[in-house]
Amino acid sequence: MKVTNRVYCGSLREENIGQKVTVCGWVARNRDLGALIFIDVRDREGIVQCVFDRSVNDELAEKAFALRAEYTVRVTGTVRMRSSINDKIPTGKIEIVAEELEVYSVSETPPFEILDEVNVNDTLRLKYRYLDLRRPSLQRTLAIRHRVAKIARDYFDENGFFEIETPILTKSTPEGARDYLVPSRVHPGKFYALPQSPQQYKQLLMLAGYDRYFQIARCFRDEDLRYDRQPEFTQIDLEMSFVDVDDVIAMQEGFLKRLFKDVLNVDVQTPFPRITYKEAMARYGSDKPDVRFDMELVDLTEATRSCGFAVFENAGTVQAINVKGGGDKLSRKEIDALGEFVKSYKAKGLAWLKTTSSGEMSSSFAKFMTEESIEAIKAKAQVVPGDLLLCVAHEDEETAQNAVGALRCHVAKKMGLIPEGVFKLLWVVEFPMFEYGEDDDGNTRLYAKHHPFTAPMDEDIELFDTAPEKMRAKAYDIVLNGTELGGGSIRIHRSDIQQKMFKALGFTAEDAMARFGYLINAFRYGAPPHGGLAYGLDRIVMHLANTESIRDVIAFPKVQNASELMTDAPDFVDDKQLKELSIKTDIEE
RNA sequence: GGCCGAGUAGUUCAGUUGGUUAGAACGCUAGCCUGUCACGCUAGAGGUCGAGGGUUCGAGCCCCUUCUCGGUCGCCA
Repeated sequence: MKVTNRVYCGSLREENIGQKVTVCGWVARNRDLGALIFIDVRDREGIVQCVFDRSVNDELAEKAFALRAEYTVRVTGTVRMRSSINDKIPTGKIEIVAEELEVYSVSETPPFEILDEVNVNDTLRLKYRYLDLRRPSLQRTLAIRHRVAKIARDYFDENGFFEIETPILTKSTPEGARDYLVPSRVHPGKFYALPQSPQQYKQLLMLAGYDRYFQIARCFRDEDLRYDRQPEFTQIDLEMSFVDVDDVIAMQEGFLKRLFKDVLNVDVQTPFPRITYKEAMARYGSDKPDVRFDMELVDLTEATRSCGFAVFENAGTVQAINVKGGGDKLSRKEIDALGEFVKSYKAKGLAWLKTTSSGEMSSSFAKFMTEESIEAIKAKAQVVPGDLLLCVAHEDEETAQNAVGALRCHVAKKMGLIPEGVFKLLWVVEFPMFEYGEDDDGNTRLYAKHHPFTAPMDEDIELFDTAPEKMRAKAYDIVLNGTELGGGSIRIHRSDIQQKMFKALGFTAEDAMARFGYLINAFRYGAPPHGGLAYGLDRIVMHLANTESIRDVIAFPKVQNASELMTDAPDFVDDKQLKELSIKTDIEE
């Protein structure tokens, strides 16, 4: 049997008046006035009011009287103008005069009401995710997610990209995030790894001559979760051959411009500003700066070189922000809390100088200094009465910048300096090739900041042998409002440079072959210059839908300990399954 | 792994210095009501105060342990 003339509840408008329609959905609310019963029916697109009149059809009204929240129903009837308009909802001018009512299924009272405005504990929401997903806000968000994927497919198709799938069962790679492993039944003791990204496969596709590739790719990283990070997430992944940095960037600006226009009807100006990594750290204390507000970092290292305050004088660097008006607005107690805040970013403490419009001044360090030194600091940071100067001294410049950068965002949020509805896109370019890190034995060595296939800037290649730590990469991140939306690089396509790269990372030729042999071999057969980028699809949707958590843009997300509350995954498996996989676990029951 | 926060009715929360029978709102159940739209009115049901232990004449409240969830740092090539 066919349900004829079915329309979406939320799609009905004045122009449908007089039409006989059928809507199918869930009972959102019932308002029983005695002889008159109103039922709001909800589906994916919204709600519509259905009216049952006892004086017209008592039998039908009696059926409506029995309806409860979340019953699944079909209502057939005629659309008419309401006698009193509800201008709060899109369907508020019309209603359906019910002629038929079919109850497909009844519902127990749900554990929470299916309303956007009802605030419910996340644990409960996720346990009953199928009910949570009925909420209009989540339905809207997943609709936006669909739009983003659709626009990506359209745009990259129009620009000659092929969508090509790459394996989910792959080989574990050293460095980078922890892998999720999948045991092999037919190779006892061996494991597949789930991909952290399709990086090597897409490079191989470039070698194979598919010179423009993209994929909406699921990626897996076994690391701790954050509000914007899930263990499995989705990338819009792409790669292009015969390109350099500007080609990739121009292609992305076209995509992002389209995305903002089609989803939000927002015009973003291209080309986006570009800022080098070094400048981003110096001005904003972050490699993903939020430039919706100012409060740039002030380098007080020189101004405090002989100020008399040992903490400043003996530090390698003194970084500060001048919080305009902060001296008037923030109390001593609040400033102390900021001190605790920066300590979590490895700062040893927070030095401060507070002024008020009425001319008072207090400070954690002024008593150690001469009047001239204080004035020099105030001049450098352009402190005027009412301002609050916050300083971090540290032996390492990046650590100080990072702490003050985090403080900058924290204070801006606290003081309401961040404008709503503004989208500031920018490129951060010229990332360092390497960073120092500790290996498993606690020894310091160079690690690739991006990944070991990232090409160095042409003018820095000669530094491989002399000062690799100073090398800059052809790597770029696209940043929106302080979030890294995506990142990529031009890759190394010359084997001599690749070998220098491995050498700098401390890999022997044998190590490199064991780990990346298939890629190194492939590069022997004619490699095109190539590069690409991957977006975090989830993060893009977070911004477009203006949600606070990545969980709100994923249909079935995981919680902080990487479990899924609805299914209780991960879970123990039968001994039989383990035996087939030749696996013995070593845990206390 | 470290640090911070939360856990009381189906839900969101309040609960004073440790003191009578643990409250409110929404939801739920029943009744009344013809223009509601977060309908209204009346009545009612609903609690292992996350769990375990301790202090006390007496614990929702204090102490210890533990579990769960969130945030954050480390981590995330």
